[in-house]
Amino acid sequence: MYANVIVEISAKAVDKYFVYKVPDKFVNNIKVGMRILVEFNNQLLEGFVMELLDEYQADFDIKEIYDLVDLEPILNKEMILLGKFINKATLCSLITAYQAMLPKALKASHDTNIKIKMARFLVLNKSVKEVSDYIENTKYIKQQQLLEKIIIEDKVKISSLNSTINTLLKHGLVKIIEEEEPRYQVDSFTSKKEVKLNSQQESVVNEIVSNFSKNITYLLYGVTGSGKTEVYIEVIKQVLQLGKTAIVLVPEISLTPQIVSRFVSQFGDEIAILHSGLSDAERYDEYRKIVRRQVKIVIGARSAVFAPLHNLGIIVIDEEHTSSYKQDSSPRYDAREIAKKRCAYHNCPLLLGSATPSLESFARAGNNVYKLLTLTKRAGLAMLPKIHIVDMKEEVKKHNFIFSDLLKNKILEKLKANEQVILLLNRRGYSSMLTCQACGYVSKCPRCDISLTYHKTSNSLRCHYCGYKVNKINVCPNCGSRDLKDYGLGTQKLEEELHNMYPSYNIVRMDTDTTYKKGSHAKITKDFLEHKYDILLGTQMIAKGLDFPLVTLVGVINADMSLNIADFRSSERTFQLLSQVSGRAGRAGCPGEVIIQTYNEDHYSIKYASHHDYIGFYNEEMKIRKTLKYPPYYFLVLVKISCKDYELGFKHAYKIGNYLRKCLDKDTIILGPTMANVFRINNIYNYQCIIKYRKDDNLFNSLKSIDEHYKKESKVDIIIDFEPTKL
DNA sequence: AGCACGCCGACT
DNA sequence: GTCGGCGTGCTC
Repeated sequence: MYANVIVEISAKAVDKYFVYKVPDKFVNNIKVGMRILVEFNNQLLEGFVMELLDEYQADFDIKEIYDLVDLEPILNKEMILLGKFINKATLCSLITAYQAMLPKALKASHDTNIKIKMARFLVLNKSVKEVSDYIENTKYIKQQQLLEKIIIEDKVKISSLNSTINTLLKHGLVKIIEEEEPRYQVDSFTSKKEVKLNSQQESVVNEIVSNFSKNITYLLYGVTGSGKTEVYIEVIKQVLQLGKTAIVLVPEISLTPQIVSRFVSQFGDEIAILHSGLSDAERYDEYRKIVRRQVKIVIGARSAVFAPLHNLGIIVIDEEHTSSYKQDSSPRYDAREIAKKRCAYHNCPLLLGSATPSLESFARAGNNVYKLLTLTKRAGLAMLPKIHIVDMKEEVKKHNFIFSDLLKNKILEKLKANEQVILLLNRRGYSSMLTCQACGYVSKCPRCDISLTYHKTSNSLRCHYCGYKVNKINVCPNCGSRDLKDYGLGTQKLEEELHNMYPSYNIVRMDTDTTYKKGSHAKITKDFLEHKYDILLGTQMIAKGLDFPLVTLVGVINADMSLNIADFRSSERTFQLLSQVSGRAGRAGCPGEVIIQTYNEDHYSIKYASHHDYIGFYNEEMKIRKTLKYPPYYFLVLVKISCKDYELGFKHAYKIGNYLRKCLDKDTIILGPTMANVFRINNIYNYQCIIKYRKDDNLFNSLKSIDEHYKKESKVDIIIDFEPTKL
């Protein structure tokens, strides 16, 4: 018997099957999807068994499989198929596809060793009657207590032996068993509350439930606060009643205890949770709950879409428009597309939900590719917040650079009323660089074409692309001036400013600097919820999925930052962000207010966001996308060419551009090659071609042959990204 | 990826 | 003379 094997190395050159002989001792146990250990080019490596063959003729020496790593396959049939699909659809190597589907502990990798945590438990070794008799007759209280505890709880965890336990063991009354113990416990601090659905929610639920055995993709468009989560919960309840299982995807950032606990309080320990805050070992434990079929629901970020649940009944993707559902490193898959594939496999519905659907999805709903479901009523008595737009051009004339008069006054008003305030600093595409006031010198990364970012906490200048770091300079290397300023507005600076303005109030900051430690995001959220702070100040991460009942004012300091990025999605992102923060104000009875400070008060994405008008925004943005030939009217492919050598990269970029022009249809648009946005990163030069197409039968094969060709070309690297999130 | 093989510089 | 630098090629 022989086996086709892929090895753990994710290099283009070894992205193929290698044949190994299966020694007789393994013939009965080896299965497709198992990890095995093989000798490969003088190394011991792990790999996956992809196929088993009875015979194989070779003109080279075939080595034997060294050992089996697993007792059971860790890739099931569906996963094997899914991996092949990802490999084909994203042009990644097969091994990369499979590794992406597994937790670290189960990836084929010879140097990870994450063990299952075992704990020892005492259980009864004799009948309850016999043990009860013993309890009656013994005079030792400790023994009585322990035995009673075991009778009630079935098993009692022990850490070490003591005389009490030893005596009971000697009498044969109890025995020790070893059992797997999960390392991660979700605290379900909220109690299960019965949700009463309004008529809209009910009809949405009914629509989905009556089509449980059809592979339909739904788009649930529901304004903020209209109760999408209740719909998810109700639908999943019904899925479980049919004996089926469910996956819920949420953006990583909103995987906070608040959201999770809503599900936990409803479904208890039938849930596994997969988020980035877990250690590899904890994640492995959660994963094993799924494999052992101990849980029926999986909640997690992007990669949870691969959770190997059996008999899947639905996949829910919350905040469907979130760009992080697309992975921006290999394999460049989109969780929404994977979900579609899995739902088709299981013949079940896919439910996409958002208050601000991506244009792609809403357009598909308009073409009846997706089925549109709508929620228009805000649940409870919550009112839509009143939105003020402040023209900062006018404020600057009054020397208000950060806070407008209106914002200052409103903050004070709310603080005095003992209410809470959220301030959002829109930092997308923003960097605070060090600039010389005398000569205009800007500190640049020596390895990349980008300016260095000033980090106050470490008093250093850092490059976000290659990681280069130097201590802050105090003298301009160009002209010797000491007048260096860090331009722009950082959250730290804003925090200082706020402390000066409102010294008697508590202010907390939430950004990547204050939340890099595990659990700190959750802690800040919790503290703010408990009103330990009056003002929460932060970046986009505060905008998602949090309910703070006491917040009555949301201020957006610089709404236009994200408009200034050269990306065709920047208007869409700005609209989504503003809509989302607006939803944070005034949810539970108290009417909220939102102040948006901007230099582009006439911009349509700000205008429509302030009127809570998604449809208006959608129609306007669609017109632009149509004229400029962008999605959803056209599909996109980004081909990146990178090379250490400037000239060689240039040559190959042109070669690729010409090849594409030669192979692709007349109607397909090929832009470039051009220099990438950041041309030089870590001393590597980056070129790119952008392909826009509607339908092109030659596209896929042409890209595939480019990919194949450059597997052999070691000096030039190419990346092919279908539907890139940023250009 | 990472190991072997190979071909050139500066050292006990 | 040889130790070691890293460029190239191959891996069942």
